[in-house]
Amino acid sequence: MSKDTSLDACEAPCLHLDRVDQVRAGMLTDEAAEGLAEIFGLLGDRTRVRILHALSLGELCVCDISAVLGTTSSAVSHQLRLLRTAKLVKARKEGKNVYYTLDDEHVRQLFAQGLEHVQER
Amino acid sequence: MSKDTSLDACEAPCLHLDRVDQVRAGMLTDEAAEGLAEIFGLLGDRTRVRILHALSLGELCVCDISAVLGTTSSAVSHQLRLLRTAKLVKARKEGKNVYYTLDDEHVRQLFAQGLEHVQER
DNA sequence: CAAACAAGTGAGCAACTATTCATATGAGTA
DNA sequence: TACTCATATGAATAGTTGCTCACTTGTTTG
Repeated sequence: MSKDTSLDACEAPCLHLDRVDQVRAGMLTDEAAEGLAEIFGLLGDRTRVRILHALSLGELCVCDISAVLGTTSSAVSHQLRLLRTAKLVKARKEGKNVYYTLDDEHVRQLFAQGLEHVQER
Repeated sequence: MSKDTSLDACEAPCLHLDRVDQVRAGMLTDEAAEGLAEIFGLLGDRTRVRILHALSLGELCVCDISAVLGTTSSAVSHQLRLLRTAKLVKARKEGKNVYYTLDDEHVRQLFAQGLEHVQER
């Protein structure tokens, strides 16, 4: 049964209806696609990649991170907020400083996987 | 010895010079960071995620893909060009149609890893 | 050859994003 | 209390990006 495949009923100019239906059945849900795009998008920025990689080497405060990257602490802080919101990093306050660490083991693995891809070309 | 850590020599208002130097030593090269950001950035879009996932289920032509996603074939074609340039997908021409397949096993693994992250929250 | 269709592409536009700058908050310190 | 410094944040700006629309290319078919 299943419900109507809407689009292809009225306008089927091309082909492979069987394949299309089959793929549709195994397709990602919207939320899954959105979630994937979100996490990958977060990793898809040079600055954030460097921040995350730096944190993978150990705990650092904002000021350390900006020193490592050679950018302003404001820029770093903005990016850290995104990473914090997405639960990729964790903050710990101590006196005037805020220390950040990775908060997601997946990130480490994604990094390793991604590096393999990059190096192998 | 090592060379001067440039920035912090003149302006070292904050702290943890030891840690900063240590992290700098283990830091990603610029190319590696750029490469990682590039691949993750490509995966960081809802449309491309869906295209790649569809292709992970089997070979499809442009027209099939746009039917699956419910978008124009032009939009799909534009995205496919990016994916082709980055060697993430491979094209095979047959008559009027062009059939695409995944061209990178890493992508499949990254997807799996990413999905784990997404589902686990 | 002409018509039809799949796919690719450039220009233009709207939406998004990363940085900078100015400022705010809040903790340590004189 | 007043000052300094680390961090956070809002607004503005410059750059990027994804889509649409119009058009081109190239292939099949009448």
